[in-house]
This record gives sequence, C-alpha cells and structure tokens, in this order.
Amino acid sequence: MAVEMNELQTLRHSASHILAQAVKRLFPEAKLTIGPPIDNGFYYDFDIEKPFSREDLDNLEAEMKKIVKENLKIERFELPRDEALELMKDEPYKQELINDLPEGEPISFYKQGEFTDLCAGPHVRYTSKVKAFKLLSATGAYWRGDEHNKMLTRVYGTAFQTKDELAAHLEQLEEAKKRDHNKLGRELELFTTVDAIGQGLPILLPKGARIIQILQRWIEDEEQKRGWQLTKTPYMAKSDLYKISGHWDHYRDGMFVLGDEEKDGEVFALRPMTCPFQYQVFLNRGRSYRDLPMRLNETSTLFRNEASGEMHGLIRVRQFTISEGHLMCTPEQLEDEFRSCLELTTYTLKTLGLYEDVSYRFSQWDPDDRDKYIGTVEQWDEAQGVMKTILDDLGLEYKIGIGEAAFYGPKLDIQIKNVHGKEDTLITIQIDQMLAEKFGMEYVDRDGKKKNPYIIHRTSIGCYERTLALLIEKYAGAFPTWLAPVQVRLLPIADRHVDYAYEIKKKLEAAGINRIEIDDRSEKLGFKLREAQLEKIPYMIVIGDKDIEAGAVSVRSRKNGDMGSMPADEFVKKIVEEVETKAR
RNA sequence: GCUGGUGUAGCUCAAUUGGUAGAGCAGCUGAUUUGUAAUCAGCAGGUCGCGGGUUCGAGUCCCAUCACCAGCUCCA
Repeated sequence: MAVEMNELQTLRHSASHILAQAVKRLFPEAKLTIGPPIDNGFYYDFDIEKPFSREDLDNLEAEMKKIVKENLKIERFELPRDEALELMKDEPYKQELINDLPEGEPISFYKQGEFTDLCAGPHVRYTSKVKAFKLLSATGAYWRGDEHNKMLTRVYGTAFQTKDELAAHLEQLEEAKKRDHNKLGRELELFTTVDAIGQGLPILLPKGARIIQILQRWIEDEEQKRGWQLTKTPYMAKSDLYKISGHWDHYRDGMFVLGDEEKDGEVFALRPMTCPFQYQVFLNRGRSYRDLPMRLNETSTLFRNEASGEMHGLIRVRQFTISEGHLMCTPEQLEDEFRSCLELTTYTLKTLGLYEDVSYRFSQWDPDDRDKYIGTVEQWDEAQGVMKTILDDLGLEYKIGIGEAAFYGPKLDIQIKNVHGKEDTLITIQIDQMLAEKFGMEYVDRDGKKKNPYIIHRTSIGCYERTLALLIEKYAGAFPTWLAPVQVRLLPIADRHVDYAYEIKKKLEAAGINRIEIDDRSEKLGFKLREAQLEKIPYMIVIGDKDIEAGAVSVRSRKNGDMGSMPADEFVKKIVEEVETKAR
C-alpha cells in the first residue's frame, strides 16, 4: 500500500533512495534500514561500522550527483514473502521489516540501476528528477526509535524541486541560527552557563532576570484577578510524600534525591512537580462543596534530573520556575473551569505574541505500557473521556499523542516549535482524578457524602525559562517595549546636555518607564554596546542644544527609524501607552 | 544515557610537518564635547576547558574527564 505523499515528499523520498544507493556504492558493507521524507527534507538510517564524517557526506553527495546524471529508471515490483526475504538476504533490517508486514499486504520494491530497496513508495520515475539536494548532517539514531536497540547512523538531507528553492531553504537555516535563543540569549547577556555549576543550570544575567521578573509580576497579578490564590510551598520533602503521590515509583529517575536510603533514616528529594505540596493546602482542613472550585497557584521552582544529553539552552534545564496551579472542583464544575484555564493560556499567548505559533495535543496514556502509569483502565477511560468531551465541546483542533500523558492523567499540551523546527510543550493543562484519592482529598457534598474532587493541573505561561527562550527567538531579541530589558537609551551629545538627559530619565521613571540607559561620558557611565545589543533597544533619544531649548527629544525608534523631534511629554505619553497596552 | 562534533583573551577568530601564543572588537587610562545606534591614542589582558601521559620540547599527538553544539531516546 503506497503511503500518501505530495510531490515534494515523493521527490525527497527518492532523494533518500539515491543517498542509499550512493552509500551502497561507497560503503558496500553498510546495512540499509529506513529512509522517509520528513518536514524539511529526508533522512536515511544505515548500520555501519564507523559513522560518516563530513568528508564522507561530501563524497556521498558527489556520488549522488553521478546517480542523478545516470538518469536511472525507478521501477516498482512486488514479490511473495519468501522471494522477498531471499532478495534481501544480506539486509537483516529489511528482513525484519518484511517479517513484520501483515499477511496479505503486498511486498513492494523499488529498483534503480543496480540498487533495489524494500519500499512502499511512491517515487519519481527517473533519478534525474532529483536535481536540487544537499546532505546536512550525520548523527546517531536508534533502530526503530528504541534506545534498547542498536544505534544507527542517520544522514539528514534536504531536496527541492529547484536549485533556487534549495538555496532559499539553506539561507533560511542560516537565518534561523541567528535567532537561536541559545546563541542570541548569550550575546544579549540574558543568560550564561558556567562549567563549575553544571549542565542544565543556567545563570540568568540581570537583563534576562529582569524580563522574567516582568513576566512573573504580570502573570501573578493576572491570575489573582481571575480568582487564583497564591501559595508558597517547600522546595523539598521527605520521601514519604513522594511515596503517596506515586513519584517515588514512577518518577524516581527524574528526581534529585538527597541522602542515602540505606544509611539515613530519612531521605529528602527536591520537588520535580508542585502537585503533592499544593494539595496540602486543600488538606489543611475539612472541605465542603462550598469551597470549590479552589484555585491555587504558585510560582514554583522545580528540579528534574534530566539525562545528561537532554539539556538545551533555556529550553530544557534541570532547575526551572513555572507558574503552576492546581484547581480542585466538582464534576459539574470541571468543564467550565477547564475552559477558563484554557482562556487564561489564550490570553497569555496572545499578549506574548505566541498564539499563532502554537498547536494543541491531546496527550493520552499508552495502554500497552502500564508500568508508566497509575490507575485502572476504567479510570483512564473515564478521565480521557471527560477530557475528550470538553475538548470537542470547545471545538479545539488537536492531534492525539499516545503515550504522552502524565503518569497520573491525560493532558492538553500546547506545543510550540523552536527556530529549528523542534517541537516542545510550552503549556499544559491536565485532568487528574487519581491523586485526590491517593492523598485522601475529599469534600462534603450537598448530599452530605464525602467525595474526591477532580483536579486540574495547569500552567498559565509555562516555565519562565522556556517561555523566555521562545520569546527571544520570536522577536530575534528585539523584545516589545513592555518586555525589553532596556527600553530607552539616552545619548547626550555633549556634557552640557547631560543634566537634561537625567531630567528626561526622571520624567520617564515617574511615568513607570524605568529601564533606561544614559550614555554619560562625563561621569564615565557611557559604554559601548555590541551592535547585536544596540539594535534591539526600542528607542534611542539624542539630546542636544535644540532639544533643550524646545523641551523636546529627538527620537529614533527601532521600528520606525528616525521619528524627528517631539515634545518630551509627548514621547513619555507615547511610550507609556505602548507599555500599558503591551503593544508588539 | 547513546552517536558525532567542538573547546585558544569577555566576544569573534589566527598560530607551518610538535619548537618562545597573535589580531579585531569589548575592557582600562588619557585625549576629544561632537546631531542620530562603532572618535583617537596608549595600556593591560591567556597554567590554550580541567587532569594525566608520550617527548629534549605539547595549543598541536595519546588517554581520561567536564562543558557546549547537532541528532536520537526522554520530557515543561
């Protein structure tokens, strides 16, 4: 059965076969596995003794060009299972794939010149169709995506209909690198890392910390307005707590455990999630249905012992701070409360300018991987059923992620792609009907009976580090004025203009605009900034005799260029409005 | 954790086959007082990621380790 593919995907698929053919010519001992088209190109995985170097890739690319020039016809044929296995007798991975094909499924091959590959197709008809391609990298990848399997060598490449499109794509990859938060964030002095502190533990420098402070104050106030109560709970707890929650059994590898269980009577662990701590607020006294919904929020620092190869800039770290809330409610309240959690995320995403960049994923459990989860099949069916009803009522477009659920319940994950196209979860809203039972959380209902509340786990803005990373990439470091770590830079032309610059600074500060730099050479406060930093500042104000005479400022904006001279008060009014409306 | 790559001054990069570590920008000091986001001069700055080894001699070769990058796996 041929897989659905558009023209470009078909072209890329054929490019991957040409790559495989080139590999077989130059490295005959290489074993073939699979080579599909992907979002921006294609890859092919090979089992080979020594991974390909960049030089190998260049040689392979040259060989591919030859194959294209040879203009080989690409022909499809089918074989019965025994003949298929015989044809692929030197290709163990292909044999495995053949054996996995269900009975009755046709076993198809594609042949081009001396090269034949087991493949469902489709393909272009001649190798000469694949004119514009490039091999990008060689990395490791597990056979069938399973870390217990052998690591293969994966070659990534891309292909386009025309050379111009290819060139444009490669150019775009270069541009993306310039926006990469991990590079730009360091250049702009938002964060840094230090060998002696360790992996996944970034230092937020003053400018980066300031942005996070602005975000945090904004979101805490917003949550309060929407009925969320702030809590502050401990950063660690005895193992007892995690044994109740199930973390000890299901999340142990992800935790930093302090002390030795064998030697010490008590063992502590840093918290990887806020849930079990915040539940204690609910448990503080007996609860009635009148207490519900109870919306608790915390700006919560979490610690997760991620595997060493996982850390990445500010996107994946071992210590992070998240706006994490837990909402206890009755079954009747669940849908409305879920909706309001979603509305809050829509509001934050729209304000930040990320709304149009996200997609939704309904993350469900994997019934075949029971060890990963607590609860019964019935409980999961119920929780996922409730969530599906809510999502469908909301008319939300989502894809389904099997095996992406939390160990205690299904999630609505709000996904976003970074500048390299890699997807991560920015925000999550989860429905949990299991932990309340484990923790003995109950409320007395109207009918006098004790019941377990539903719990919604949710974040409003995600974790500050990751959100900052995506904002850096979204704006290429040129943050909207309300977020910019430097909003205005004042540049007095001569010493006699310095006093006036400080007057302007005072005026701005009185109006709440307080991220200001003055280039004051007489006081030796002036400093040069790298170009990369300068062009990110929203406003530069040049001050000279004419301005002082007129009580004006000469404004140059990042967005609109030279805006000429305007009364100082007018500029203050303008920038205040821009900040208050959080204009982008 | 796995595969591969990288690590020289705050940043960006140099350093023949192993033979005394260089430059620009940033920094400091001084001069300049200027109309639209790099004014001029001088000075200083490095146990070449850290630790071993080979060698008369290591930034260059070998081993180990840490960190960073890409990808896989895993996840907010």
